[in-house]
Amino acid sequence: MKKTSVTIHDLARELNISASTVSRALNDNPRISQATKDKIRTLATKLGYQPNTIASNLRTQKTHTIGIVVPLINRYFFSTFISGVEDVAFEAGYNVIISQSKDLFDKENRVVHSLFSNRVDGIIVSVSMQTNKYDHFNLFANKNIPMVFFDRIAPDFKAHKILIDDFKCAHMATQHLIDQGCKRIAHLAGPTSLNTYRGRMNGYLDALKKNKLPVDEELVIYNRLTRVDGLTAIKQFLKLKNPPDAVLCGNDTSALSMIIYLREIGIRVPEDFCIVGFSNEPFSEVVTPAISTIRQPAFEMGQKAAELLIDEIEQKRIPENYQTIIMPSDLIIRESSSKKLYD
Amino acid sequence: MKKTSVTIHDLARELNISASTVSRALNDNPRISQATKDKIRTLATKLGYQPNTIASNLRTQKTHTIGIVVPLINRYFFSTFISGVEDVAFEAGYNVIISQSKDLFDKENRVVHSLFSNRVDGIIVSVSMQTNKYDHFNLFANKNIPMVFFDRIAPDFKAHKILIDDFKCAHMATQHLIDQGCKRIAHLAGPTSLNTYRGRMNGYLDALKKNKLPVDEELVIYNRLTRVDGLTAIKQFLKLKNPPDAVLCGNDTSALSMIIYLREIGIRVPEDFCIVGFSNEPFSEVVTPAISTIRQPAFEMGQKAAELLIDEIEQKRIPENYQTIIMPSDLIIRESSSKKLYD
DNA sequence: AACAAAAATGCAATCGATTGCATAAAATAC
DNA sequence: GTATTTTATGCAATCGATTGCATTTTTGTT
Repeated sequence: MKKTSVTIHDLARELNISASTVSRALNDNPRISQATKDKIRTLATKLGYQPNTIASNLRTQKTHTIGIVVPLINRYFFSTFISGVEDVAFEAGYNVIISQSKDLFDKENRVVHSLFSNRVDGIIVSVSMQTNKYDHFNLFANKNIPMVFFDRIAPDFKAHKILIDDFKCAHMATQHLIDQGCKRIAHLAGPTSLNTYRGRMNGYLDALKKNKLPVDEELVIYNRLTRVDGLTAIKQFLKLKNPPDAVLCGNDTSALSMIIYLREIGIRVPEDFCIVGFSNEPFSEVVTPAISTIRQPAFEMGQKAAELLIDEIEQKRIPENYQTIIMPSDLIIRESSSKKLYD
Repeated sequence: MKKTSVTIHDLARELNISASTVSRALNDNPRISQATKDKIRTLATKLGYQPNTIASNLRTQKTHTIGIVVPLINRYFFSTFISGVEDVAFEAGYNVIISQSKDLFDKENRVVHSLFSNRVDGIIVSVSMQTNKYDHFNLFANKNIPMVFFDRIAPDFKAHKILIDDFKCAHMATQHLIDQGCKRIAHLAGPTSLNTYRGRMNGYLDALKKNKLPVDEELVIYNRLTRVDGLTAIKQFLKLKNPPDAVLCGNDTSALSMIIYLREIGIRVPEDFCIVGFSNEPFSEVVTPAISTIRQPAFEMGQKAAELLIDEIEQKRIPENYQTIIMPSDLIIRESSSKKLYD
């Protein structure tokens, strides 16, 4: 027996006043007298009035909703980022609609359209692994709807960008491996169409060059960095005539599977072989040996993204003043690369 | 220079037809001729028309949006569950709004109201650790808006419930510890106001009784099961005159911190002390020793929750036919409780 | 060619809240 | 007591899509 909701018109009728007055009273408009406001508010709570946000959204052309598009919701980095977004958004009175691209370009395209049709006030995006065209974001760009890109960004958009310095981090990690005495350092890379993996790769290469180490094409493998991919890669590396003695992995997942495999076949980490990952997944700290990795401040990145987006939505900042924010990140040295301790 | 969007009226004017016809054509209403439909659709794509979902929502009183309320978005169980929901929801044409209670009753109350005002078509909820009143869900119940509870449920609502059998799982885990030769088994429990922790606790107690083992009150500690809480608890257990030789933990996080602490102080797991956790976090498999735990099918639970909810929203099932679905779950025996191997 | 039946389209109200402008009521000024 | 402000409230249009009912156009029948 779904009885229709209480509306401002119901309140108005009951009190013999107009709906406009009710609306203004509930929004605390100074044009309404305190007495009337009190009367209206009392009745509103008595009848259990709940504002219909949809109607308000339609009229005001604002939804107080922000959309998030990430590759996978249940990856720790992303879910923690989302948690940071939600934290700030909720306090500012915004809802968060999440969608995941599953790292598929096609799905990303569809969810972006869907968010647009739902008239979100802005979106926060990390693009899929397959993404190398960015036309679908023009939907938003053309209407000047605020966007924030993070981690894996779309280039050439008027939008804020929130990143870590992947180049520097990979450089530091590689230098660290060199300092530990590793002689042949390999790299398991993700798709270089993405700024993140491209940056990591370049940081790796630059560190080798700075140290006058040869760059060997055999020592770089590209794939999607899943657990299976990590396994495939380490087997391939070990099959080389002149195999590496260390790998810088594009993420922690692949680093983990390498570590497990190396343990299985009796190659000691870090004594015989060093591994460094990327992103500091929760398991990296507790696996044996613990994985050296790069810490990314996911929660804070989410908070920052939400702040920038909401400020822009509410025009608290000068438009066109788009920022690329590099968040602090650092190398966490753990057991998997602490070779010197054993020399 | 935000130019206002293309609407059905713009399309109608351009083609000298009425907006109703445009609306019907875009919705593929059979009352419109194919020729007209084609004409309209062509123009729509040419002008980049995007439907305004808000307007449609207001008129149809449906938002094609479902709300999720979980304690913490970035807990693996929950983020994987959400991923399952999103998976099904997206295919059915629904958006997902997420919010987290942060395990605070007050925030849960606020987000539930917010979701209601946003007129979500239904909600999927796992309540906060603090929740022991459920009045705020009457907002939905009174209007017959579908709800699905999972994991931590609100009792006494006309709603679907998706659970695992916490009692049975805890029972199995306890029996397993007994079978391994543990003599004094402790339990670190969460708030028993929640069905989950209450079930686990009762399963633990029942297993002791079935095996004619004494129940010692000192051996049960209640807290919030954080990493710090796990540490506090294990220290307290070890201080007893007659300390336990095993702990069944209410979750994996607390189990992890116990394992780390025991390793630090030189108590061998599982030889001297056994640990079983709950929920199978990603780290549990890879920590040394790997944590024995209970597997919960989070993704599938999310899919099932979304299916039930959407079916009810779309009235595909007989109302009042509310189900309590017990999902399959099992004990994963790993190193942390495999004492017999060392006897 | 006339008329019934079927198909296609249009009119206008509706969903619920907001808001520019107008009006009514109260307060103040002279 | 009238004119002028100030304060409080109401009217009616609006946001964009949907839909019951009415109307127009086309098709089919004899």
